[in-house]
Amino acid sequence: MTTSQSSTSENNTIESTKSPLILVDGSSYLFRAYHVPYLQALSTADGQPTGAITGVLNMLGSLKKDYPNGNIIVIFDAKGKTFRNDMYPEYKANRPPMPDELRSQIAPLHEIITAMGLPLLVIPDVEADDVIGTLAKQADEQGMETVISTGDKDMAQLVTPHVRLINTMTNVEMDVAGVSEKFGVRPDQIIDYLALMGDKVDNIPGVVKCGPKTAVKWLAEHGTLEGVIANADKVKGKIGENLREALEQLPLSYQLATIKCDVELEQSAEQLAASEPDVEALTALYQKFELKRLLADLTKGKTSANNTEVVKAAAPKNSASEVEVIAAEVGESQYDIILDQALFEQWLDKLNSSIAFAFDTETTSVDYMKAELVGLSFAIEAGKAAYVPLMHDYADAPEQLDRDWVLAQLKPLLESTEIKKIGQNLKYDANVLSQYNIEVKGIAFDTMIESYCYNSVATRHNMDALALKYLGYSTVHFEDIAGKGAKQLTFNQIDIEKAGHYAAEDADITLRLHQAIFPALAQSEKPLSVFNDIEMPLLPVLARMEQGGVLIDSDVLDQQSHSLGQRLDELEIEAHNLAGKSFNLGSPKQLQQILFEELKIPVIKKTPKGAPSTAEEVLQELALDYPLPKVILENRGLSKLKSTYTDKLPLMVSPKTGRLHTSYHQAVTATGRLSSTEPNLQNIPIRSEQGRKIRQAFIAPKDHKIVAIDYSQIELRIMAHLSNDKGLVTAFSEGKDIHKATAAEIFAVELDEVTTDQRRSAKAINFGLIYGMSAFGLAKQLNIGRQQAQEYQDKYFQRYPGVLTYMEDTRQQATEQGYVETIFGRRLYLPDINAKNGMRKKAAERAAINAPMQGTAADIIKKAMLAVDQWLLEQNDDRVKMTMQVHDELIFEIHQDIVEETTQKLVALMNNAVELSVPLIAEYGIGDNWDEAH
DNA sequence: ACAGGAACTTA
DNA sequence: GTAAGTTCCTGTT
Repeated sequence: MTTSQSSTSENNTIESTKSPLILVDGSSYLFRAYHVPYLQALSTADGQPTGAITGVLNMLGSLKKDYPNGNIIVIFDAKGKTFRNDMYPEYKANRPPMPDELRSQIAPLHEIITAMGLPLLVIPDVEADDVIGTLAKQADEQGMETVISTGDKDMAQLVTPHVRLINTMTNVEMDVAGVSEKFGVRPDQIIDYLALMGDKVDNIPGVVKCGPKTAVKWLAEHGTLEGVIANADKVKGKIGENLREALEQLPLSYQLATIKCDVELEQSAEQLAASEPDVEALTALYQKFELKRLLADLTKGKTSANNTEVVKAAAPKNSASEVEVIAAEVGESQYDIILDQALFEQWLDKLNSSIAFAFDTETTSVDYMKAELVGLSFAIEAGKAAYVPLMHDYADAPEQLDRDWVLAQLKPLLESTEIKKIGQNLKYDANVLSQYNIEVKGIAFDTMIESYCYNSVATRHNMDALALKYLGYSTVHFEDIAGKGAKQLTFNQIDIEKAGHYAAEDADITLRLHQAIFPALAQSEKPLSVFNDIEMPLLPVLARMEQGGVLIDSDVLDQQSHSLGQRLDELEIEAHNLAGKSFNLGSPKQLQQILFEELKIPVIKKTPKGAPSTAEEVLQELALDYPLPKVILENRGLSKLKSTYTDKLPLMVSPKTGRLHTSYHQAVTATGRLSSTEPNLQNIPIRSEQGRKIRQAFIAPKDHKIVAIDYSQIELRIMAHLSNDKGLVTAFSEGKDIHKATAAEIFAVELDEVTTDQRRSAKAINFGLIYGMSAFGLAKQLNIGRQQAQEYQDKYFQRYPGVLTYMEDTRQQATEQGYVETIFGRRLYLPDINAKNGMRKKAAERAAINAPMQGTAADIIKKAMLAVDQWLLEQNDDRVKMTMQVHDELIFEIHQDIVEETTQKLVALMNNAVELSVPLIAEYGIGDNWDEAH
């Protein structure tokens, strides 16, 4: 995407006095523009995609604006093979074919560029890089200033004192010093650097395991590739072997990475001057491709495609033309730091008369229970934001507005349901403000969740990552202003000027992200409804659960820690005796040494890195024949319990509330599940006897009970619904024990003749099904032969043919459209589904099978939580509280006086959360603690 | 002080 | 065979 100069970016001097030669890497532009998410949806009424065209023209427009006197030449790759393929047939062999949506935009783009009067070069048998290199070299020899606009790092080899690169995305120029800074090598070493590393994408071989760090190190030592090759025998270790193995093909890699600078061109750079645009042809083309804004610019007499319109703060509408506007760049910005009442009131008026605004809180801690408010920032339109510092208290900090007065002024605004709030991870801000007695309402757009619903796996969803991906903008990082490590400052200690810029930028960028992501999300009906109807409404529900916390009995845990400690001491002594020496039981490395080298126990399995594994399953097997593994196993299990749970949980109780407050993360998992951290309440032990005891410390308050309600077999029920397999649907409809029913089918026995062992096998098969099983995996799980496992699997599909069809359909859908979806339309993209690497492809296929089930289950319990929360709000009875969610289970605290009827009501709400073609069954338990309730 | 791997916990 | 998070150790900053 184009970016005009941001007031925040540094050393970005643009030469406008001379007439530099501007070489545009059209193919790199095209590729980038095609992958900009919010451009992908653009098309004409009859379905011709135009997003890449729009993107490239925007970038060109921006370039023209930045270099008004520049002599622009646009270069594209020609179709077909190049001389590099002759040199090396596998060159770029891994590239997937160009998608039709992209291919169909090339010819129109060429036409438009030509009509604009820009020289366009498409030279067969070489790549655009080579043409650019040739022109740049010619210009350089004549001392002409040249700027190459590209996103391709390989071009760094072309940089000289007269030739600079400009990054298509960030608009940052890179000169000789810039290359050295960015890559750690000089421009004349770039080819050596690239050859050593190789290039996965282009299929250029390099030295195995040699990445940027190693390449830079070697080149710093030996100067050139030749130098490195000459000294290859001196390099030690595995990487030295890798280097020596690569010696023969390194010259080829070098050749492939070298941009050819002597392509025969018919015209020189000077001869390729721009001509006047052919307005008539341009008008026709813009009309044909429905490029409305460009058309409007044309009639207004503008010739460029500059995109400097200010985007309104209102929720963007869902239309193609609006989306085009949303492709706005991060441009000029103006940030206010509010220290006086008059300016504050001015902003307050504007906020009060807005229909939506972005805001962000700055605090002393990422832990919402400990955080103290330090300031607030706001943005109503892109580029204009304000920071209200409240509690900066470093020496000679300026006087700030009174916190309580400011919050009193803001309270009605923040609690208004009419004025919509935009934010990044608003649950955090809501939790913090709730400590100041402000209950934020009108929470409509959380950019983190927008990005997550749009594509859960394309990026992480923190603001820095989103700004980079969706705005091509690199934000000020917290560490840049606060430092890191032990010396990190808290926000109140940071200089107000610096803090103000950072904070205001946060609000500004959040607003711009919303303007970029939401329209893209709104292009697809179902993901939008997941956002609007599930995720955003859930946000305040989770906030309430987090703030409510859960009660634990620290004394019980302390006692358990003590007895676990004693047992661990015994085990340690026993282990040392068995080993004949003292060692650290927690160190897999020391354990390997003792087990496999000193005691000469046979190696069963290796870790991915090649070391002999001491994993649980291995020790389990060894424990049959040797005493030490058994001791280690018990030690490991118990020390995990002690360090993670019984020692740690009491320390995490909030002094303010006396309860444990987790964080639920709404934008982490690929499939739509929640995750929980600090502490993770979703992996509290249950399977082992010892582990269960930890649940006894999760207690109800006085006169209350713990009620746990969980969905029974929810994923298999979803499978029944999705596949509509007759046998599976019938089994559930008749309320059968599903594992038993499966066993009866597979082993061809009557239902009441199924043995425990058969049921166990059937259960493993059912689980395998949910996980996209292979016969191999099943064999391992059941400890049977592969053949046998394959027979079970065949039998299963024979008995439940609908399931087989469903799985085949899902794989196909994933392959064709690149994503799978839940019943409610939550999408999971599978970038590896067409991977060349068979392992990755297979893994993606399993994920594709599993995601609709796991994801639908997540959707269902989220809907149940919404229904429960709404009912709780209606009851307005503080004797009932929803405290935890563990994927298919909700946990409540309920006063003993109303526990029975309330539980029945909650079970009903969960059962009726959604309508499936099989019954949805929630089962409950009631007790004084979580163990009893489960 | 931090990053990565191995191991262990859950649904 | 799916999806997560935490702790400890180890080797590198």
